[in-house]
Amino acid sequence: MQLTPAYKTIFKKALEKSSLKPTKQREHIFSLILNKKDHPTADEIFTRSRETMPSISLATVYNCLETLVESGLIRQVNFERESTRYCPNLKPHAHFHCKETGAIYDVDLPASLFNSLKKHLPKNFEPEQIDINCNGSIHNTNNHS
Amino acid sequence: MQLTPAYKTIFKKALEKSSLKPTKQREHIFSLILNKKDHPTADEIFTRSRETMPSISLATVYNCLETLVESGLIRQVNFERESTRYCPNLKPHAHFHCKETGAIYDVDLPASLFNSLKKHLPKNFEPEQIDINCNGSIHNTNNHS
DNA sequence: AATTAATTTAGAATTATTCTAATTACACTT
DNA sequence: AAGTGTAATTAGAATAATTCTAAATTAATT
Repeated sequence: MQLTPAYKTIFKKALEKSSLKPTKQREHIFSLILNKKDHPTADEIFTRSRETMPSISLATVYNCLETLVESGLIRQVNFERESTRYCPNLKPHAHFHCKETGAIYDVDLPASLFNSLKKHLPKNFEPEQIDINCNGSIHNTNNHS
Repeated sequence: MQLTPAYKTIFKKALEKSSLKPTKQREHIFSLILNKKDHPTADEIFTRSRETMPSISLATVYNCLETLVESGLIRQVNFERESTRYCPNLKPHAHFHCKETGAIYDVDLPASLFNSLKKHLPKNFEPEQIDINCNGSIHNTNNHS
């Protein structure tokens, strides 16, 4: 639950750009999301945080997640009206939600796909964020029974 | 608030395929969504429904919306954790959410874009539904002041 | 050390949605 | 036409994720 020096710099710079402070709690939550890339919910992050920072509150977790999203360090992922999940992957990618297990997978996509998408928007539409979310199931191709 | 004969047939067929009944309430809500394509929330649909069907309940609105989605007659649209909105446009398209006004716009996209997206998924991923949601603002290009 | 502003905290409040149990509507049989 | 069974509707309670509020803590600055 420690940030590498490289990430620590990224973390501080991103927060300071918006004149926010790199607090213990914010760093703790950021490192937790970075180190276990499984798209946790706020509540899961709360539970995990308390293992090493027992005094943290749920409101703080929500507050920290909001500031991390605002600073561009993590992204929110929403499927239907399920709890919001958080994702440290900042590369262009889509999310695939398995309706059987509920797991969420990152699917890297070429930037060109996002660019061609943008070309279809009316010229006065300025997208700030583009989310591509797939819902479906995952076959087991290993099974030759 | 009446379905055209063509839509009435589509409506009945879609429900009967899942052995669901084409009830007054379901038809009323479907026609309401079809005739005013502005991505209303369940609560907005509830308010509008009561103008011509004062006895309808909010629970029924939620139930009907669920069956209409299940039958493939309408789609759900979710932005962040805002209320779910409903969309009668079944063509391949994206949604653009204006963060200033909150309005949602349909943006038609070529099927080829969805196909190329599918090609990037691992071969054992079977998407059932693909949502493309953009968040941003809309410039006023008319303004030469 | 005192002052200030930002952050964290606990718990209450909110809100969209779902659940529950009772009632109603409708198709099918007698 | 009355009775039966199943699905749909209804009102209101319950749920759950998130936000809000106000007090306490922290950190930086004078």
